[in-house]
Amino acid sequence: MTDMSGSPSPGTGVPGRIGIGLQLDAIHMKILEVLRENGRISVAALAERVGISRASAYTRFEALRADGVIKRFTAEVDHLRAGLGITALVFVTVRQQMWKQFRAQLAQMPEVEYCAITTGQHDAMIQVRMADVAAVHALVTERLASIPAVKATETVFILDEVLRRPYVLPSDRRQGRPQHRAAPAEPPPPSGVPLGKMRFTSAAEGRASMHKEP
Amino acid sequence: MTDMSGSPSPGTGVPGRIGIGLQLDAIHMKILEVLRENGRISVAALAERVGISRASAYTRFEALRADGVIKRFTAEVDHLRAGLGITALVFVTVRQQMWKQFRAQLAQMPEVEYCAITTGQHDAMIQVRMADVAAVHALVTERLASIPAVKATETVFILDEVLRRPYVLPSDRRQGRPQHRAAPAEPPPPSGVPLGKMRFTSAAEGRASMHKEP
DNA sequence: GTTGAAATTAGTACGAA
DNA sequence: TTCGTACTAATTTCAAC
Repeated sequence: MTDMSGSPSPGTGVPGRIGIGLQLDAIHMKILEVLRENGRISVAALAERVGISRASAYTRFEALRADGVIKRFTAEVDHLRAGLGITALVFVTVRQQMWKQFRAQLAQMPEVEYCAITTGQHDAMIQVRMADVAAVHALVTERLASIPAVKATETVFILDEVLRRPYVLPSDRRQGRPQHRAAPAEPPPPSGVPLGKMRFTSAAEGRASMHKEP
Repeated sequence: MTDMSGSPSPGTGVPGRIGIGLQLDAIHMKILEVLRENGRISVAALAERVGISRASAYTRFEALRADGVIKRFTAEVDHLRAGLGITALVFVTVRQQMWKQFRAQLAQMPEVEYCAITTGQHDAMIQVRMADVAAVHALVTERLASIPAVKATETVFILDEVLRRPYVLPSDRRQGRPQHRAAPAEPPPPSGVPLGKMRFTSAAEGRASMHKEP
């Protein structure tokens, strides 16, 4: 299993220095940018693209790996060609105090590609890849529903995956449309946070009501 | 942008032979399995782990790449350490006949890591990574809401990412709990499909119809 | 953090089974 | 096709600056 359990830790608004890891500078970010596009690039080529020496590239590369900033390298596969053409999202309501069991069961389900615990109407969202719609149905009704920790599910199908980026970096902010934080010295808003029009339903809020925005 | 537009194509229930690509055998799958765990493994080591010669490994590796089964290699990064500690899901209702515009706008938003068009209550789900909650709020209210194609949004936060697998393979099915399709010859149910208790709300519901952009 | 040379390894191109 | 081998090119390591 790929346990990503870690502190959800609210953003500090201080990119580049989080927790007790190593401090990421602009060159580290540049390395990550290159590695996201091409995870198999040689360190020598990486050094050239980033503008540092080979040795430095090795040092930084290894540091990023050892520090856990880079968790792993992987190949992105075309699910359809690999035989799993159907993708679905299953929103799950989990019985209180049964999270541990829920997690344990998920680890036993290899067809689950992603699982996140969320706020809002449901407690968790899982993404599954299957060969056909019937298989999704079987998974949800037979395997998920049989987990005691699962109180209810709601399934939607993915009709098309418009885009998937390997991961997002803070530096991405500078691309695309002008951002309201283009100036380098503008202080980030306090983390008290305005929730404005956002529908931020607490996960605990006994999912009695769900109102969609007009 | 990373356009993944491709036929959503309902599952045919015929793993290993989809579309006009190359036919994937057990060794191909094994290669994919290794590459998913370690995208930077050398072809020589790959050959050894899979049990074929180095030359064959090169041939198959190249074929998988050229055929598009392997779309790309990438590094998996710890978002928190990279400075983006907050992840949110934004469910979007899109105005009819404005899908093209919606897609175009998304391409301009680098902080969007994933976007899928779904059935159900909403039309699309996007996943974003930001430094803090305020940034998510700004993104949703200022940038998403200003897109004409966006009719409504609903945001939930991800409290914890329980698991993420690089991708799922049909062979994963054999692991974990016993599957109702363990026998090799059991014919898959017809693709007409039982939808049983599943909450399969049509995407068209309440919205006339949805036409996907080619 | 950089350079440069040595040792190792990767990638390619054959012929043979 | 796949395998084995040899040849060439590139990469990684390690040294000194």
